[in-house]
Amino acid sequence: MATNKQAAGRRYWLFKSEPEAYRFEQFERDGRTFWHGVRNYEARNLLRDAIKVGDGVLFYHSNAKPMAVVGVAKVVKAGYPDHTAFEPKHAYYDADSDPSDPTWFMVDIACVGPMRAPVTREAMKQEPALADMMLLRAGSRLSVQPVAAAEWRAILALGGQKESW
DNA sequence: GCCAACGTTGGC
DNA sequence: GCCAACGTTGGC
Repeated sequence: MATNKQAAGRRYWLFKSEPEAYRFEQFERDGRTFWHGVRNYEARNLLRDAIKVGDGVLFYHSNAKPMAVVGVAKVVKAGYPDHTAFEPKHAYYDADSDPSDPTWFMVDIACVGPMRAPVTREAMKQEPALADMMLLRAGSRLSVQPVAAAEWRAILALGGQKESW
């Protein structure tokens, strides 16, 4: 059904960040960032293969008080090698990642804006439309994960945001 | 601070 | 290639 005026194929994602490592307020000041340091193969595959320019990103604070989706971003550069893996002094250095055949990838995202009200994990657990959301499943640790279109809409609604930007 | 889930490592 | 040990994530 082509009733949605949004570009076909646009997808949605959720990126986790611990506020102590990189919080949304800093991202707002930066305006744009490269989402580096992901060292998990499943997440890597998404960054390298699936996440495209124009996709929507929910910015989630994990290990935080409160845990919440705090803002929205959009993808402005699709997957390319994570150069921090090549820098020996970098915390995310990986000696096994060969620059001619990189192991790790990243994307660039630009800040769209904060949620009018953060959408807390508690609130998400109360929302029937999010009952199957990956984030809320026990043991779910993936730091870059897909979000269904209906989940995206539900979360933006909870956050007092319009669907478009 | 605890600990379940789960990914990774390394001995065999 | 199996799998036990280990380390990390991240909610509680």
